Amino acid sequence: MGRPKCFDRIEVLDAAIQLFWKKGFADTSLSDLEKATGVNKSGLYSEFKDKEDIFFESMKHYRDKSPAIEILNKEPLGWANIEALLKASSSCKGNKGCFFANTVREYSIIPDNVKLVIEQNQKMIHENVFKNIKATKTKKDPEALASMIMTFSTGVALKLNAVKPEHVLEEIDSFLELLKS
Amino acid sequence: MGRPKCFDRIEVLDAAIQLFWKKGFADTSLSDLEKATGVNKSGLYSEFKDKEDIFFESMKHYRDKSPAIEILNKEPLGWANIEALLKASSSCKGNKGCFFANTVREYSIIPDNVKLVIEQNQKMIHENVFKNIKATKTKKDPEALASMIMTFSTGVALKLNAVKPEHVLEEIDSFLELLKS
DNA sequence: ACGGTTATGAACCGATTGGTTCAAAACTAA
DNA sequence: TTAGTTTTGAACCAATCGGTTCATAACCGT
Repeated sequence: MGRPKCFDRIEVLDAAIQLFWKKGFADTSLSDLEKATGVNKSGLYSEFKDKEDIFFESMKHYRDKSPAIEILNKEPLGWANIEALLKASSSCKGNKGCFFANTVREYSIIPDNVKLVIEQNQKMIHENVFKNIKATKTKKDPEALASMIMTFSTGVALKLNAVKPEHVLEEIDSFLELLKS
Repeated sequence: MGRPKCFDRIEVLDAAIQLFWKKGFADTSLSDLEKATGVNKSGLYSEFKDKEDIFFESMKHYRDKSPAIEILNKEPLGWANIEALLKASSSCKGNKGCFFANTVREYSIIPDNVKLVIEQNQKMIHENVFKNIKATKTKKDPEALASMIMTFSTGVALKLNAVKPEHVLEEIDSFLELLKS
């Protein structure tokens, strides 16, 4: 069966996510990837087609292990889930903001299949947010609220690149209060 | 007095802004800059120190010609100005979102002086938003509202990278309605 | 028209980019 | 032990990166 490979695909993707998250697609080099994953170029290129493919697979892996959908499906549906969602992104390991949100900045240079992953994920989260809002039986328009929450969440994610998480938490509270009022 | 230069600094900065805006700092090359500005490398390097300096000067120029402060100081102060601010960014020439907001994504790789320009500008806009909110005599906490508006505005700016402006306008209206209620 | 001055374009630089090649190493099944 | 298979690391590739050098072109005041 030949020589067994000495790296784990998932571990490589986890390391790649950290890098792309911090530096973006354009500023992450193959050499960076080698250092961060501990896998040589020939190893990476045996597992992935090219740099874009590593990026693409990283996005999918990030999406698959994202807790967002899980958070939003916790019973009972309602404001508590929305709050959990908004606060989850502001305390995500050592990372700043949200990988997807950060990547939107690079929309003009990232490959189409990556855009698709982001859009589909965004849409799915939106629908689940919507579900939770409807469950609150608020008098306001649930669709409008859901869109607003998505936009605010993006803003929070981006803000986290520059600002300490503590300050953002208060802001989330004020926002939720406004939504519920 | 020697040979006069055949390019205009301001025009060069305007062209550079477009480029950096669309592609970011890392993915904009000197060769891109040459093509977009029509100025040779030796011309660019006689006017600016290096690539970072071109980026830095572009940010300052963008800040100086931004209509945000003007919009927020129009009498009478109030919601109308906030609305104008939020809607201004979603109809900005051919560009997507806001140059500053997009650049925050690259926070981990951009030079410190550029970060400073962004932070100071953000702070200044925040203060002016605050002023306008206080003028509305709303019962809610003006400071909290101002922060929320800044975050929402960032979210809108980022969303514009991926989404058509029309859809965003409705969202701004819903958000303002919520703020005023 | 001329001498001094400045900007220009093109050639050039070493370093790094994403990507390939390939002989040798490391394993498995027989 | 050996034949066959697969991974590995290092050398290598052309292209591009940000940046420099410099002879020449283009202009000015006189």
